[in-house]
Amino acid sequence: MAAAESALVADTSGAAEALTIGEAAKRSGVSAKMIRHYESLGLLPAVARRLNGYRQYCERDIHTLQFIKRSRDLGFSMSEIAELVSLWRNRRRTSASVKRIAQAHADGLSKRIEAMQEMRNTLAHLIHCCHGDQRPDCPILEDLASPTHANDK
Amino acid sequence: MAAAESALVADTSGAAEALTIGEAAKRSGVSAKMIRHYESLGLLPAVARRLNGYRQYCERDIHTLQFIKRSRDLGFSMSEIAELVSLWRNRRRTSASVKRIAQAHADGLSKRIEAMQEMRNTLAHLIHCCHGDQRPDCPILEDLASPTHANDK
DNA sequence: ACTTGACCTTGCCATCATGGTAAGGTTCAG
DNA sequence: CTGAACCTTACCATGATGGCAAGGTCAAGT
Repeated sequence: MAAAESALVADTSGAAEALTIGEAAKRSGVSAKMIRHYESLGLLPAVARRLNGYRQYCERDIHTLQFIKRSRDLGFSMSEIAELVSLWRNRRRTSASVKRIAQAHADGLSKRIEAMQEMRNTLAHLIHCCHGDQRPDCPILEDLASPTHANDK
Repeated sequence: MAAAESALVADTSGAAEALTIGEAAKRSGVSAKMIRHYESLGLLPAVARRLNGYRQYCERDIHTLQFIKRSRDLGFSMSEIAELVSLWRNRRRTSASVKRIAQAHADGLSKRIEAMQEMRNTLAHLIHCCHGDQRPDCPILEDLASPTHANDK
């Protein structure tokens, strides 16, 4: 009887529901490990379980996981994603609130990109100036050792 | 006698040596916390101590800390910095070995920058398409919820 | 001499998203 | 009945940094 229940608990539709966490991972592109983690963060609402304790995922859950995956791929933090998921579920949301989050994230990205570009440009210059041969003289080390860098920041 | 030693241990030159960690922090721009951390990583060679246990820094140490600070500002990782400091100290280094590290780091930066630019561009497009008003319809959420994103990566 | 405030010491915890590993239970196929 | 392949929980690690706590030290003011 335990075997019977574990095989088919999807009481309702005849569609392919009730996926295990491994199947959900493959379908969503999110690792099982991360799925559990997201659950602990409260990103996935209902934590349906079978009688044996196995987590159970329906199409809606997979969709949520794909939403999270896409959001991560766009660089949103977990707390931002929590907000986005919440707005996504809320029919009375305003697009302004979504846009605000996205804009803030894009601005953060721009700042980080600029900072990294400045590093890269400085490095490119130093690398260009360095012979890269067997001799010890090196403008890169000279720059790093030079105490005359603006204490900006 | 204990008071006398703590005030002036700089036995040699009359110059202002023997700085405390707080003074070293101000001079180098590295926090005291991080100075201790770098020491635990082996980036600072001798860990001179006074009799009371206080760390003691000479000009050479300050210079090393400034070197580390500059390297961090250019985005080098701690393990890369460990290599750079080692090369800096080594008179028989080759500029090629320094250049190799810098080039690898610059390449890593470029990759990360590209990835972030792609995120930002995608976001910019979505943000541009979003009205950002009181209505719930939102192309940003629609994108995130769309299951049709190439499972690339 | 005693207090006070500013410093120093060590050590532990938290961040953020993710991976790894260990120890144990379940299921399914041979 | 056994073994592979899954599932469960729980803990540790990453990398660079900050924060906090509990205690020692020093210098200056009362």
